[in-house]
Amino acid sequence: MKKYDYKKIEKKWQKIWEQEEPFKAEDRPSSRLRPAGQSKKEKFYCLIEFPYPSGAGLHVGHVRSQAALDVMARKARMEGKNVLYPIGWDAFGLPTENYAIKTGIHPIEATKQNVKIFKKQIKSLGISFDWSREINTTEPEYYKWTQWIFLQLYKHGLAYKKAMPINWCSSCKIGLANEEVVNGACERCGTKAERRHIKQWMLKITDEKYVDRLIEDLETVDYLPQIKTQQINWIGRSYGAEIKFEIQNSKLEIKVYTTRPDTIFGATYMVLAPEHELVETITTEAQRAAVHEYQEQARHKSDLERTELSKEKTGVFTGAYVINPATNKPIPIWIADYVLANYGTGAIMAVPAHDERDFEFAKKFELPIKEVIVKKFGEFKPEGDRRDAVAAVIKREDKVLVLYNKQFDVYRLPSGGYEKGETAEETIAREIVEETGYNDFQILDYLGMIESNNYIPEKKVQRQKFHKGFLVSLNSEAKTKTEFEEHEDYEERWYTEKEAIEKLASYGGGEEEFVKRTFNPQTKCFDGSIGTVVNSEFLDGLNVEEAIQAMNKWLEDKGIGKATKSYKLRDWIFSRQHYWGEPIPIVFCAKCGEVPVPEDQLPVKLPMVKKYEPTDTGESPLASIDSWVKVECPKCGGPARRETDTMPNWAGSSWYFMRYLDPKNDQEFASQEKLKYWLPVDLYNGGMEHTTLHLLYSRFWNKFLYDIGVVPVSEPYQKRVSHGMILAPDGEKMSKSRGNVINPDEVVAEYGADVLRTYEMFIGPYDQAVAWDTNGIKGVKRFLDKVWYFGEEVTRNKEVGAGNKELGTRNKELGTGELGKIGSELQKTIIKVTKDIDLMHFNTAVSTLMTFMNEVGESGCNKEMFRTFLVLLAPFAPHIAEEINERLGFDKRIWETSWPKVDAAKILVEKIVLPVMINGKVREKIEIEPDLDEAEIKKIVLKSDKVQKYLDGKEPKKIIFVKGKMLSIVV
RNA sequence: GGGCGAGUGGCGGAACUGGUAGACGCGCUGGACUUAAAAUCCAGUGACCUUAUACGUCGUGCGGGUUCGAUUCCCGCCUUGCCCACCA
Repeated sequence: MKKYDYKKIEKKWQKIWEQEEPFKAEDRPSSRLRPAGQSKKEKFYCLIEFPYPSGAGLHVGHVRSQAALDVMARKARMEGKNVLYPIGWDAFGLPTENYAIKTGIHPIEATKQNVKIFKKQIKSLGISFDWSREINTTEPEYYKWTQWIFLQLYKHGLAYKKAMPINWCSSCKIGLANEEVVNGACERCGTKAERRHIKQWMLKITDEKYVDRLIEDLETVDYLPQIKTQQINWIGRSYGAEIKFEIQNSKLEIKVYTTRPDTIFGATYMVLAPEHELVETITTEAQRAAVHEYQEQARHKSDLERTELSKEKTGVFTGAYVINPATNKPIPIWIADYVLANYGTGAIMAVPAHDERDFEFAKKFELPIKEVIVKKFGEFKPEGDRRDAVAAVIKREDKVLVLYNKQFDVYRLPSGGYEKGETAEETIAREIVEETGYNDFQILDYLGMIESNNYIPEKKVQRQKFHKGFLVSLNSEAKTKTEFEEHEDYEERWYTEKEAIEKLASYGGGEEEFVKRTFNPQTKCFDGSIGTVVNSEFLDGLNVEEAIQAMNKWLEDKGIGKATKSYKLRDWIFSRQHYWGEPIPIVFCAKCGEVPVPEDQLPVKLPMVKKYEPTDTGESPLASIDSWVKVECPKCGGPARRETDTMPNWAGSSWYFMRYLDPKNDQEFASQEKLKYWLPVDLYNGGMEHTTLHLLYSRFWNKFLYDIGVVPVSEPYQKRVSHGMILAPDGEKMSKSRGNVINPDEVVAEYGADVLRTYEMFIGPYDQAVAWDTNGIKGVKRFLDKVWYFGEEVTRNKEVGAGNKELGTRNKELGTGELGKIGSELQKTIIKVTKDIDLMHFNTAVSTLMTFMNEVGESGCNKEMFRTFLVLLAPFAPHIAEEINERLGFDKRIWETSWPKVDAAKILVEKIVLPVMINGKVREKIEIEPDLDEAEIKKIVLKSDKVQKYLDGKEPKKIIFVKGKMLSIVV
């Protein structure tokens, strides 16, 4: 018997695929391929994120997603779809530029080499890409259109230049991208990153025309739910109001953004971000030095430090005041770095009574705290030492367990008598107030169950009915049940409920601690409808919801504010001071200002340079090439200079999926006809880490192109899925420095591409992170060896199943034919594999194929059936499947074969083993004919000795029969 | 602190809509073949009880609930992963 020589076989088929190009997508399916009278082929555009051709070569993670979509693509083709599965190179980027700086090899050259390596590696895997559509973002024919799209954005006012704070390394003299800042320091030299303001190109992704649609249109697409929520959270829309505050003794005003305009009467001071533009103007002479010092400190803090030091609030008084428009009273203006310059308006009205951060700040700087929201029942005034207070009350039937504890926490149960429209929480609160007059407490937690053995040491009554209850804290120290339980020294005592309530009622109070106690950092009184407005004139008595409405109306009527929205999403910084990126097609003319390069002069090609290091000024290396920078102004012909910034690598990847449709077109980025046929992408796979950047950016570009009428769909990707990471065998991320990288080339060399592909599909759930298992791959190798082995047998004997012990076929009598047991198993395998691939449950699809092979080992099978199996296997292991198919003597290639259809008639209806449950436990398994009806089955079951034994002469109370599943008897 | 997930044998993981938990693979144990090893093939493999079988008991992070029946549904808790994080 010939050994399975995967090296030879895989090379052979890869060559055939290269020559015959069976995976080429048809732009318009030819009528030749269409059976007469049938509609044209359905298109299926499946896409992986095109790789960045790094020097490190292909990663096993690349293989996972490429192989997965290859399975989808190959199956879809066999189902008669016109499949587009393209590949290209996202080749602009920093690593290549750094490599060029180090070695002097031109990025174009380095990219070429890397692409060559990647291509060879990918081809060795036998992925069914349509190589005729290969693209590369660094080729002028490609980036011409990236620049063209930029110009359209510019013309529509969505690209603008603005001074932005960037991370700056004073040693390398270069602006750092966020990804180049590691722990607040420059990735290369370790110097602490500083903030610097540099004029940058920005794309207006937050434009009102787009930002809401980026949220709302998610409803029209089929993305994994986590992807949708992550995008929504990233955009971070909130509804609030913008309110103008007039500066005392001045005509200037400061706008603040708040989500809680209803708390304006509680705004006792204002805080500006240190970078706020009005700080300089309003600061009084007396405060100027202190303010400057604070600003200077803030400037040198990296984002990281600013958040790290967040425990302790810092800030400085400016000496100025604004008038609170609601109270007409002056309130001081402070600056503090807990207010961010680039969110909202960079200024807040501080309401210390109801915002944790404001509260902290007010405490530290002794600013007034004015409460404007109270909880309906809360006005407790505690006094004295309450160390011996009741900690918990647990009700069981008519008894109440009272726990004593230092912390004054209480378990409280509703005693019934809900009032109309009341929540359970409100009922508890009302009851406590009514019954005890004890009204400073907070309900920490709703408890489904409050009684358990933990609280009943005697364990006298274990299986009681349990009550629902609430954890009520009479003191804010314990905020959760766990904290409560962890308190030492609580005593337990049993009381009647009445006694317990009396006990509670015996604690009095004073007024002093009022504000501190009513402020609840946990709920902040900010969660909607919890409180009632007080101390707020015309808002008094309203609940939060109503107060917001009323306040918004009042603001608008008075003309001092309006309801508005705010977003966490910021505009997209689109400039990079690097060489290896698309030049931004703008020139600066002394006379005409910013002038876009005329479209017919595109592409603006990257000039050849010798040095790639950034310049001392922080400009792109392009700035030092006079011959390239100096141009004539396209408008007036006068002297002008080119923009020397380049685009980030998100640019080329924002639209590449369209270029695949028409990669050679030099008139348009893609023809309308082709765009209309192929878009949207039906299935798009990519890493979760791209959810908030690449995926959002490209949706934005697509929407823009849709709006200007050059793209036919408003959402580019119909379905988005994500693969989990492949971790090293040690469970850590694979990295060069750890030395735990698995190289796909080595796996291919040792086991073959089919084994690698199938193993990666089998390794675990596709969307989950899994660790590479060097042993696990052996199992897949054994499986494919077995397939080969049986394939050889079938070739020789036409049928496996001669009772050959060596082959493992023993049960000849089971029948090797289509209508026998194995035929039935094959049908079940078709059903399961088809469904699993559709759901991208590749691991269970492979296990089903394995099970079938085991079954063939038991029962044997004939040639036709073996071929059907090969078709099911082919998406995973295409080379071996084609080879065996050819050896079996079939003329048709597997890729020319239709995906198998299920023939339900061939599924054997076997005897069913019916489990019989008695009192919830499986006690007997009875073999029955499948077509028996319920009454007959019951009769048979009750006759069984075992069942009789369990019945023990008693009559069954109840018999539940679930057809085809089980029979359950209750005695 | 916020958002989204996840917890099942020695390990990776299966399990439809609540219906025999542990498919498939790894590993391990025993056997066959071999001078031997590797490879391959056969058998076994959740824990406990038992000489063994049978009977039985326990078992899907923990504590409860609903149900004839819960990995699945409900309540609470714990642990853990990822992303975001002073967002007013």
